[in-house]
Amino acid sequence: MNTYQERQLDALGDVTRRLLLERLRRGPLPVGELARGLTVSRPAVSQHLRVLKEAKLVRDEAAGTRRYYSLDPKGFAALRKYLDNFWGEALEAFQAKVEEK
Amino acid sequence: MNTYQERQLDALGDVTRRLLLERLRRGPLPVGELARGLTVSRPAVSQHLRVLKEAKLVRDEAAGTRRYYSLDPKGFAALRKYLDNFWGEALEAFQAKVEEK
DNA sequence: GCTTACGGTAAGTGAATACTTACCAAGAAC
DNA sequence: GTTCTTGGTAAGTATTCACTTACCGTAAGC
Repeated sequence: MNTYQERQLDALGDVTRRLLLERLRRGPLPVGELARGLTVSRPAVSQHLRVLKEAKLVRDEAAGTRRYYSLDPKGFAALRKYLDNFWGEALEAFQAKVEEK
Repeated sequence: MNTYQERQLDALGDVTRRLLLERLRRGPLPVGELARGLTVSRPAVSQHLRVLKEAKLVRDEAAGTRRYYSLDPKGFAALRKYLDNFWGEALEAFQAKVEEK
């Protein structure tokens, strides 16, 4: 399998991006709010958001001069499915083997 | 939350490491087998395995001069729980909001 | 119209990290 | 014992990638 789930895992492999996702759990936020109080600059945040967007982990919506970002449920669902598949196929059978010895 | 799940996500953010995990789905393998046919050298594989081990995604077991690596069901379960928590709390409520408008 | 706020993009820099080669230790085979 | 296999580690290099500053476009407020 070589779909965009690979991209999602790459996207999740960065602390700042994970922090952004955490902040978005409460609801949509404009970029300025997202960058507020962070140690990195706003452009850096924009770049992270692009990565997250390409990975379908967030979506964006323009509202005037602001741009609201929010979690993308579809993308997350796809990732979850991917991981569940991984676990389902390999790990349960595996766990069994481990415990039987 | 700032446990080793962070490490796990960092560990998953690399193509080669994901490939190693894929290979381990079929069962335990020694390092040589894991590195076999890969574009990177065997020491590189060893280093990746260390990262995966520190993230509790794999375990190792010595068998003579060989060392067998296998998926770590416990670590994967913890990660799954972490992600399910993330999704459970945020996304379902979120999905609802999205669909209602 | 002018100005201010918001945010994306480009170009360059710096730091993290994946990689190589060389080396060494431990066990198996003889 | 010697030799061969297996694999971890060290040191250095290279590449990726996160970051900054500077700039530009667009929409809102006046």
